[in-house]
Amino acid sequence: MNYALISKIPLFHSVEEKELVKIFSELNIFETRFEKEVLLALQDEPCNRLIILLTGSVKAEMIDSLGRVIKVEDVFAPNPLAILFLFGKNNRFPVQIIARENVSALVISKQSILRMLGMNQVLLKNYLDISAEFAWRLSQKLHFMSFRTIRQKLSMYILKLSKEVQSDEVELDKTKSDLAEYFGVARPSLERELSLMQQEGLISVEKKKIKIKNKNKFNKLTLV
Amino acid sequence: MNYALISKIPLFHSVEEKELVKIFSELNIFETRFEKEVLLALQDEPCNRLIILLTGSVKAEMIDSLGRVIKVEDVFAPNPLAILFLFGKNNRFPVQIIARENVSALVISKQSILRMLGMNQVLLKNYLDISAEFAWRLSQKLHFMSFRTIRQKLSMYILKLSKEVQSDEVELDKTKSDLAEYFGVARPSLERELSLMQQEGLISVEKKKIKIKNKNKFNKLTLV
DNA sequence: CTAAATCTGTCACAAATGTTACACTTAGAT
DNA sequence: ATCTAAGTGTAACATTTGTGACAGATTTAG
Repeated sequence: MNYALISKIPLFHSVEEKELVKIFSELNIFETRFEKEVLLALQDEPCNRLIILLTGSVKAEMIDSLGRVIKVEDVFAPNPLAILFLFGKNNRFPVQIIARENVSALVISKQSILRMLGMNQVLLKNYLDISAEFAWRLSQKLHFMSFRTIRQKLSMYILKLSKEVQSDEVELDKTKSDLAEYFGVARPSLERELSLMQQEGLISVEKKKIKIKNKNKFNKLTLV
Repeated sequence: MNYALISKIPLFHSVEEKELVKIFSELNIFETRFEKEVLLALQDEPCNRLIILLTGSVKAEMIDSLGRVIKVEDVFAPNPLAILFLFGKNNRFPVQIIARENVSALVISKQSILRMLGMNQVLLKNYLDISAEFAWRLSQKLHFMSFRTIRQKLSMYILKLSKEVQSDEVELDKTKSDLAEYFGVARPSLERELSLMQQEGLISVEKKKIKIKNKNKFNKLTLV
C-alpha cells in the first residue's frame, strides 16, 4: 500500500500514518486496478462499497430505457465515487461508471467504512465534509435549474463568479457547451441569450471572458 | 429530557436508552422551544448546529435580492433541519427557517454531533442513512428538472408512482400546484399537458387519480 | 355549518426556448 | 505541421411554456 498516495486522498487528510496503517490492517481495503473502458459499477447496482480513485479518471453515464447513453460527468483521482449514495434505503448507483483510462482505486466495503469512521474522529470529519461538499454542489445545481429563464441562470452564474474573483470581469470555468448542459438548456439558446445581453449593453463577451458593464441593471436580473 | 419522544427521532432509532442517557449527559444538547413565527435560522447564517424537530413544524424560505420571500418547503417533526449543510466549507443555511407553529427542538452543536457519532455505531449509521435520504431526494428532484419537456417530467413521475404501487392506476402524492412547483413549471402549463395527454388517449385523469391507458406509447415518452 | 383560503380547469395570447443547419475557430493528437 | 475533434457564433423557424385572468370545486379553520 502506497501511503504517500493515500495521504493525498481527501478522506485521509491529516490522519497520522500509524493510524492509517492500523486502519488498513484491520479492515478490508483493497487496491484494485481497472483497465480503460472497464465497468466499475452498473447503473442501479447496489452501492455497497466506496470506490476512491487513486490514479486516472472515470466517466459516469446514464442509460435510458432505450439503452441510449447520456453522459453525466467525469470524476478524477483522488475523488470518491457516489459517496452520497452509499447509505440510505436507496443505496444504488444512479449511473454506470466506466474507466476513461487505466485506473487504480481503493475499494472499501460499506461495513468497513462504518467501522473506520468510528475509529478515527479526523476521518469521520473528513467523510462528513466531503459528503457535504457533494451535497452542496447538488443543491447549487438545483438552484440554477430552478430559475425560469436562461437570462436569470446566466446572470446568477456570472454574478457568483464575479463575487469569487472580486471583479466585474470574469472567466467562465466551463466551455459554453458545458454551461448549456449544466443549465439544462440548448446550446444555441444560451449563445443567443449571451448575444442579446451583449446587444443590450449588459455585458461584453469575448470567448470565455465576460465583463459586467451595467451592474445596476444586471443585479435586477437575478430577481426571481 | 423525554426519552420516549427522543427515541422516536430517526437519528436515535435503535439506540439503547442507557446509551442515550450517557450521550445526553456528556454532550451539550439542549431542548429549545420556539414560538410560532420565530426565526430558527437566518439565511446564509453559519450552520454550526443540528436542529432536530421534536414537535411542530417549520417552513424554509428563500429571500431574493429584493427581499421578496420564496417558499421552499415545510419540515415536520421528527426531522432534522439542513442536515446536509452542517459540514463542508460552505456550511451555511441556504434558507431562512421560521416556526409555522409552536415548536420544540433539540439543538446539538456541530462538535457534539461529531463526538456523538464517534461514540456509537448505530447513531453513526443512522446519521449517514438520514443524510443519504436527503441527498437522494435532492438528486431525484434534479433528475426531474433535467427533463426537457413537461410531458417527460410528468410521464417519469407517473411511471415511478406506478412502479411503487404496482398498478396502472396511481394517485398523485402532491396537489397539482405542488407538482408544478416541484417540476419548476407554471401550473396552467402542467394542467394543459395533462389535458393534452388525456385527449391523446395516453392517460385518464380524474382529480388526483391518473390511469395509464396506453402503456406502450407511454413508455416511449420517458426517453430523452 | 359557514366563510375564507386553496386548489382546479381552462382560455387566448405573449414570450422563451428548442431544432436544425452551416460556416468558422480553436485545441489536441500523431 | 497537419489533421481531426471539439467548441463557437448565428440564423430562420417550430414548438413549448409562461402569463394573467376567470369561474367553479374543494378543503380548512373558526
